Amino acid sequence: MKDIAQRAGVSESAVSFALNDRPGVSEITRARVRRVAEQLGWRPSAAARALSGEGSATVGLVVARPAANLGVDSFFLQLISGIQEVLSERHLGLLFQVVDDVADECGVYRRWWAEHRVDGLLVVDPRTDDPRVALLDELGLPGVVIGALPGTDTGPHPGLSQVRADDAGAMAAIVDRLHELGHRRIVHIAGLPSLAHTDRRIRSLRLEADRRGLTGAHSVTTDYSDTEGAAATRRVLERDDPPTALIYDNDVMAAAGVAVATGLGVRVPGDVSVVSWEDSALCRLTAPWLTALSRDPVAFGRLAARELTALLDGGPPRTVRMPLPDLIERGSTAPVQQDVLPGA
Amino acid sequence: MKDIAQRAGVSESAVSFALNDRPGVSEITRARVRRVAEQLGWRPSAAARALSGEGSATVGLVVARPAANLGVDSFFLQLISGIQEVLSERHLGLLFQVVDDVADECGVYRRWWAEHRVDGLLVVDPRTDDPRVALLDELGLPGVVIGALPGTDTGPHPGLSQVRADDAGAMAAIVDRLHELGHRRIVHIAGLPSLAHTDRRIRSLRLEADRRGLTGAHSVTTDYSDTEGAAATRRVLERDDPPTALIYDNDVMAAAGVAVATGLGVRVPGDVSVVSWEDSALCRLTAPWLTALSRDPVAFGRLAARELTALLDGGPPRTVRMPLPDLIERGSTAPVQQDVLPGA
DNA sequence: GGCGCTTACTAATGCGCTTTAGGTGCCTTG
DNA sequence: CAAGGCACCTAAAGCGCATTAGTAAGCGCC
Repeated sequence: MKDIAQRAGVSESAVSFALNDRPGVSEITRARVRRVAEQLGWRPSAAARALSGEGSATVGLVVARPAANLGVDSFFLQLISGIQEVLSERHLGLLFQVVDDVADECGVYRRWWAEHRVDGLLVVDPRTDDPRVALLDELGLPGVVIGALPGTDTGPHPGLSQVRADDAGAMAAIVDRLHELGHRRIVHIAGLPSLAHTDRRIRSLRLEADRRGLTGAHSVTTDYSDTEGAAATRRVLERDDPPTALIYDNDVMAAAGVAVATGLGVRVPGDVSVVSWEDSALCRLTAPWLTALSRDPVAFGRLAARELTALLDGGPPRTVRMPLPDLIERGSTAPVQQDVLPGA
Repeated sequence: MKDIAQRAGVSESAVSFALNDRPGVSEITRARVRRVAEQLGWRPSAAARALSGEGSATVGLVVARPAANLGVDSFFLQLISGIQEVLSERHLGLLFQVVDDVADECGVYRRWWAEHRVDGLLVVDPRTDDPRVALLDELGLPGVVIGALPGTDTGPHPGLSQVRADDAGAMAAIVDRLHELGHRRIVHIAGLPSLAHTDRRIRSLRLEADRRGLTGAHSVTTDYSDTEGAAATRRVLERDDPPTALIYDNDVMAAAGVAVATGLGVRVPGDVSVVSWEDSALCRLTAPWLTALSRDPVAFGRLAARELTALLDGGPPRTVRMPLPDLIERGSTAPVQQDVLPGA
């Protein structure tokens, strides 16, 4: 900046005003300074900016999952990709960290805050009774929760924005469709019970089932892995009164479930219909192709990042909703076959 | 720090010395200062540290892939997970960005450098004739290349460390095994031709084939997607002289390939053996399960991060090698059936 | 007892930027 | 014509740390 000031024949302060669109310099001087800065390829030092109170121009994202569990679904990288689209427009950096559990995550938040490393946070995988929201309150860091916090249906949490996926609505739509196809015994192979959206899906299923008098409908929880998905599938299919439709909370479990069913001689979709709560290449690698709920993780990320930038600009916390995902019907769902009695 | 100085009854400089293990304070004072700092939960401001010449305590990682293509494989998140393990020990942050192409990636490098945002870089997906290495030279940023740069078999590139996966050796091992099983016509469904490791695998296959007089062996390139993997599979299987073994550069394409083969009435492994160059849950979701090369992306990431920290500590650039991955033999490979003549 | 030497500390400077408090010249206004 | 106001600019302080130069005290030594 000293260089620029010298070459443009003005003071350093004038340069600062000019480059930050602050009043205090004439348009002609501003233009001249801008030209010189560009010529020199000047970029503000992030450190110096941060030090003089401007914030670090960085937002943080930490995902708490054991390494093995990570990367089973393609959701995250796509989410991040969407986030980046928005952040890079504003030249905001993304500080990223993966840790083992939420306690570690809280530690990272504290450290980042103490070191003034981030201006805001993107919080993923909200949980039932999540310690992170109290922490963000305490630290006073702006944040947007990706996926809705429990118990906030009535209004936004103070200080936090939320980007809600309508899990309840999506579950209702799936049950609706399955009911229409004649299915009455529906089992939901859910993900981690500690996650808030798992809870919401389970509750929504129960609600929809009650409304229609579907006594057999219920959920079982897993850790999202193909292993547990397969095990759960086997358990429910081997019962006396097996379900005619299965809803899986991700694509990996759905594919594993189809494999298990086929192995047991249970035909898909002849004997059991299968719905995957996630669409990916995997859903077109099974036989038959999987009917899937097609969310748009990239758009999800974009929306979340946009809410965060709004918050950083001093906007009020808001709650925005993702549009209801489409149910892409492929070969794994069909009308229930009522003429055939199940073998003992 | 002022607070600490006051409460410990010393000057700010003494505090700085004490907390950074610099000489100039007595052990007893050092201990006292440490205690006070801990009590206050003090953490150095990253900005201030960076500004006074200490570096930003952050390393950068950018992945250049279109959003759609991203997340088809689980490799990245696991790699990052390994990287984090090492970085977080040293309290180094990871600045992460995804962009569309290498040109953008270079832009990001320039910006990060100009803004003093990172102390070093992790460079992934090295390419044949990669513009990034010249740029890093120019900027003088320490970096470690994950996967080997072409043309550097003789020695390390000045300024850059490398973590090499032995693609040539792995390909040789696969061909070895397939040859042992009687396979002579082998086709390699490769990934993006611009990536250096694709090139190395292709060259290694040709070499191994030449050595054994396997005239039918060759590679075709794709974009790693299930779509192109399926299309390539269909093309080669419909030829007059179809291969008896297929090597796929990732799990998604291998699974897609199996689906295509089955659809064409080509049995796996009866008519064609299949090997996936990547092991994941997906490899156990097909029928039969896929024989796969089992790399360890987490260890890969750990190693790369360790090299980078060594570089940041002033160590010399080095080239380290990952151990040769194991070939996990599952149901998709079998001895070639010589008694059955293929139908026209 | 004054010299050099070491040890343990303090004062002061600077990193690159933003911001506040001036300062100058010119135009308006009563 | 002096007082006030405005547009444009400069000087200087400060953000939180590392570092260099400087200071005071203790000690052995001839």
